[in-house]
Amino acid sequence: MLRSQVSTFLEIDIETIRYYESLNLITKPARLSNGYRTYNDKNLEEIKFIQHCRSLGIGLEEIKALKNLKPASDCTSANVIIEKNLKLIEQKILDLNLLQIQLENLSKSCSTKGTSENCGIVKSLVKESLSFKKTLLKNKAQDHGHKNESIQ
Amino acid sequence: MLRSQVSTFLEIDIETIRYYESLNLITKPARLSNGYRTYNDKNLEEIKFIQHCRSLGIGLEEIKALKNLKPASDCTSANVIIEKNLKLIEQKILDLNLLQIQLENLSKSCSTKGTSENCGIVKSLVKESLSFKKTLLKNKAQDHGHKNESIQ
DNA sequence: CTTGACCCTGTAATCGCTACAGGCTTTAGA
DNA sequence: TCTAAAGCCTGTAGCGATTACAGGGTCAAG
Repeated sequence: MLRSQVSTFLEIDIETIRYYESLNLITKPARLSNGYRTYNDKNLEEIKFIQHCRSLGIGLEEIKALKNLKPASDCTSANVIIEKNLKLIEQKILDLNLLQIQLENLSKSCSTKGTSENCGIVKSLVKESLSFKKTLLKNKAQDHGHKNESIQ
Repeated sequence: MLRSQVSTFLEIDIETIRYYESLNLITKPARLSNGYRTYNDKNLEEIKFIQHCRSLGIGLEEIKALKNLKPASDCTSANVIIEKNLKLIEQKILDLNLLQIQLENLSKSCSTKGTSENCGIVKSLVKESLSFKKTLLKNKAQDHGHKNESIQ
């Protein structure tokens, strides 16, 4: 299978495949005499594995760790990774629920028909942050070591 | 107020303030004779406004748009921005709820005591993605124009 | 024999920061 | 008075996970 076929088959961007290869997340595919990559079943499985993990929000370095688990070793590290991602997701859900409420309130505060001078949205945004927003910001600040896992 | 004072007072990283200035999100603070920036009340309000919007998950370009709304103009664009972010958040919550369920299932599938050969986590991860994970990936793919707003 | 579709490599852009290098200024203490 | 530390300045690079683009080679169809 050539790159574009893999891309279509697995619904993955062509460049992403090359990116994974550059990080040694997949074994290097064989090359045809003209230099074109050919992906075999093993390559495809590896890419699918990454897709699966990514769809669970697991980071690429952690995916590499999971992939490199020796079959006979104990699986504590797999547990650690899953638990860590679970906690992150739980926190994100809590944060997003707060954001949702706030944005809904903002949305309600405008009838769409006035000038922005009278607009509840603009007024509210200009007002000082409420206390629980500071809490949110602090949560984000604690996230320093995990830059890829902010609320955004 | 000098940079470090603003940083402490508003609980914002020192460099972030300069970053916002570089994007013209705040008016350029006055300079002392030695070149040091001094932040006045207006500067502080602008930074607070950005913090507030950021805490709601609004992107910097959108914050700029909100900031530039003329007082007398109508506030349709403010509404559009809020509604857009609300929809994004609602979708993210749905996605994260799915991820949570999946990771919980994964977590349950391992007793922590076996080898990774027998580990339910590793086994499940290697298995092919289920259909609703593909749905998730598609949602992400549709996010192309909003790279800062992926699930991560 | 040219056009277009595909492949290759390397590198820059994205977003919202954060960090660092290399240099100036100011303040406090020895 | 000297010096060290803290704070400021600028410009630039790094993060993570892609995506895009420039500049080139290869291949099949018309």
